[in-house]
Amino acid sequence: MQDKEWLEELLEMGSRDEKLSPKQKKILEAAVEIFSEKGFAASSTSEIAKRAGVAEGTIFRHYKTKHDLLISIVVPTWTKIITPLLAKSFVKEVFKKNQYNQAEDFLRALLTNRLEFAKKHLPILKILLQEIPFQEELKEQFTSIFTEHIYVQLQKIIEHFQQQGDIIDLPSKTVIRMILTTGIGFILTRLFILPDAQWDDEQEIEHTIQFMLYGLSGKEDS
Amino acid sequence: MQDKEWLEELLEMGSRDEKLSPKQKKILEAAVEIFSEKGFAASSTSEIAKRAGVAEGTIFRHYKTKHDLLISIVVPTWTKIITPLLAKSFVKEVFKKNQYNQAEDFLRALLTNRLEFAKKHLPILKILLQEIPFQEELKEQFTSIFTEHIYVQLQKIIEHFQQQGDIIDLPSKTVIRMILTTGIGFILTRLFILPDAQWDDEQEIEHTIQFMLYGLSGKEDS
Amino acid sequence: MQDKEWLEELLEMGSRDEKLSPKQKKILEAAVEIFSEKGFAASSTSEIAKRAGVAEGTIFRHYKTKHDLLISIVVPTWTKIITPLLAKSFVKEVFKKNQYNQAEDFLRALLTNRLEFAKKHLPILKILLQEIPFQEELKEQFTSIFTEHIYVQLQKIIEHFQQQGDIIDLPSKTVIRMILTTGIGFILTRLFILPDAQWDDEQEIEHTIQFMLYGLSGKEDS
Amino acid sequence: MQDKEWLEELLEMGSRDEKLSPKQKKILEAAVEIFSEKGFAASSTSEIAKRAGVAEGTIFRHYKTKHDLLISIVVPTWTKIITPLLAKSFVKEVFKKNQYNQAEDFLRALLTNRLEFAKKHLPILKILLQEIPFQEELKEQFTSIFTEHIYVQLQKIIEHFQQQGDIIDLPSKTVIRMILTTGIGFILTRLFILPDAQWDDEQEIEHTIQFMLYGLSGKEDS
DNA sequence: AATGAATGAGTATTCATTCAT
DNA sequence: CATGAATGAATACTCATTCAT
Repeated sequence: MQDKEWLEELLEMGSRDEKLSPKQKKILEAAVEIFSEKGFAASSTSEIAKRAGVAEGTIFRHYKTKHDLLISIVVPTWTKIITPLLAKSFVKEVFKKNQYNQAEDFLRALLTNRLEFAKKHLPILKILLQEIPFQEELKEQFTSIFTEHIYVQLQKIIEHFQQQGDIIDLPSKTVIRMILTTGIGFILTRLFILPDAQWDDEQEIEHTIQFMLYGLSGKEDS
Repeated sequence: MQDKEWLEELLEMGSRDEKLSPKQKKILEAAVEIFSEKGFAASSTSEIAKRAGVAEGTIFRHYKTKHDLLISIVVPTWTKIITPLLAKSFVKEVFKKNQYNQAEDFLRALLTNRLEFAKKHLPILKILLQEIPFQEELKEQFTSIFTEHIYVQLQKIIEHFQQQGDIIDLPSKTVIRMILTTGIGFILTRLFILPDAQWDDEQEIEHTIQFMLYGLSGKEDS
Repeated sequence: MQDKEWLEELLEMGSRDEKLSPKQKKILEAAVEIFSEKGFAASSTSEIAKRAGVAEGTIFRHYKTKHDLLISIVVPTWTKIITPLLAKSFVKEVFKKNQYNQAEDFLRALLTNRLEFAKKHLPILKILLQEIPFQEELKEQFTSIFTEHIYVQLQKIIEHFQQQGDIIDLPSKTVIRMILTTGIGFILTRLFILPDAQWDDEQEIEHTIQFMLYGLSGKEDS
Repeated sequence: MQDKEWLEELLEMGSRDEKLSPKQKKILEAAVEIFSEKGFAASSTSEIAKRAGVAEGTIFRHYKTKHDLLISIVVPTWTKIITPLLAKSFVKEVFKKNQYNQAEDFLRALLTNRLEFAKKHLPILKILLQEIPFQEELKEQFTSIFTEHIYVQLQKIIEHFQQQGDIIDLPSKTVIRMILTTGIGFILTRLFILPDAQWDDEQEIEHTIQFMLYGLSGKEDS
């Protein structure tokens, strides 16, 4: 069964919160809460200090500016977001030829895993989503993460599936867009847009996978 | 050729900006620019006044509060967003049975039209997107617009296509999600996430439509 | 009965509101209301305009400044306040010698009449009272009215009563202070400090007069 | 001679300004000055900050709002105003029967002491006087202080004097009004209305006491 | 005469940040 | 390390007053 070993790699890797003093932890927690509740610009450091139970000055001992605090929260999240794609055995596994249902398994693993991840890190992801358009720094980080990791990894995988005939021969750029759009669209709808609707996650994931597979199979009722 | 009349209805309806004094127009324009550049909370009324070329007090003669100004910008946009679905002949046309390629035409018309719309109203849509999570008022408006107009209209249409056998028999809720997610995902990627990439809009729209149609056809390579 | 003629003189003299346009009247009424409710400094011209049902600009067509409006309200009141002392027959009458109970009648007439007056002009008097300490102009007007009219008239009368032996031989300055303090103190208590207590005005006036008369008689239990 | 001990109790009790930082003290001093010069509403926090020699923000670190600052100034004054009536030995002493000139001594002590007090706290008393009509909070405090302390204490004393036959048998409510009106009237005239006149305080106090005593003796020249 | 849009200085209050303790 | 008093620039909003219509 070690042929499923790569699935395990999808799990969180080193989520080492490093050595943060308890006060520093409290500050980060409070900041995440408040930033995600009211948005970065509308949050005040004094409120964060109050909720963290520290003095106003303490925040600035650890983070030079409010903007610094935001970055400190958000940056370590990038790695976590793309964790599965960084797993050593991940790509290798996908490339084992002639596996039945390989594309399907891949999508299911990815979607399931990232949904769980998003559930766990909801507030930070909300902050990220909200602030990327306004913080040049984050925008650049996003671009480099996307092009250097997400895009190249997915491209390899997609092209592999295309060679296997699992996926239609569209430009990989387009295929990647479809997959990400559908996957992220599901997660966003599930967690941000209609979190209160009644969801059967397992079933909805299956529908979504089928939608992607059919959509990319390039064959219609003949 | 009047069987394509409904397509024309997709075009903007009355976008009368009502009777705004020139100063008021300047204020709105400046506000839209600045809100979309820095976000609502990070925008200052003094900067808006400066860019609009009016005194700061003038803003508050027309809009009681900064929040009021935001609402005044954003609310009239709701109607414009759902304009096509409100068109009288729109649904009627879709329901004419036995039309070949009907679902495809529907998706193409919708996607093309809403992309054009989004291109024209980029900054306001950005504001809307950014502020819905933080402005209770906007959240409520979104919910009611979605459930009362978008969802019900699309549901009728989807069920019609399902009866015709064009679309697989999944819950209409799920089908609507796929279509919206894919369509909106395309528009967002095109205009917000990677606006600077090289896009062949026409072709990309065709790919997207094929993706949706195959994805919802329920048939795979046989 | 013409020996009581002077009493009638105590009544309002020319309360000619001059020729004020209806809008002007509305403005004055609104200003009096609002100034007395919130104080001059805390009242805004825009609120006055709103309550008067006129445009903001209209106020400034009639009164150069907000301060001007205050003065226009308050100045004509000075004359009304000292009306009784200005009555031609008033002093003459008091000087008719050998009238029994003359001092008592004088005090009763004065007190009754000024209480009625104060009841009728409560809001304006409140404004006057509140603003004298802060408006140099009003302070000066008060001083000149007091020294030129109130003080001199009362002095004559008091000295007359002293010569008749009705009143003790204290400095008239002191006697005037006692009378005014007691009289005004009664009116203020009655109308401003404890307006909601149950008052039997007639009886309370009698007590007050007796208090002044005994107090100034210079005789104690012997 | 400990029979005059209660007189000493009339003196200020604990006027501990608590532990105020020097900046806080400066702020309070400046605020008292400016509020009493121009009135609360017409005073600006920026002017207070300037005169106190602190940054404007510093005011709001110590007092949440401008209104808060007013209250912080004015509230501790209530206790000081009624200090003599709170003195333990005060009432006891008054009640020692058969003392010659007891009522007279009482009035003299009260008047002298409160005049000194008013001289020392002129500006705060001016603020209090001016703002009671506009600050609901102060109005309520005044009412409760008056009914719970001033009125009840004076009533006991007045009724005691009435039983001794020192004072006429009018309703105590009325007697209290006469005494307060005359006393406060004297202090106001002395300090607020004609502060620049030439006053022989000792003599004027004696006249005022005689006026009250005669006025309340209920006996006239027979 | 009357309007009300426009002004810009002024308002109370908040903010991120500094620094002496 | 941590505090919290202090800062002063910035904020949203109000105001008395002007002026073209």
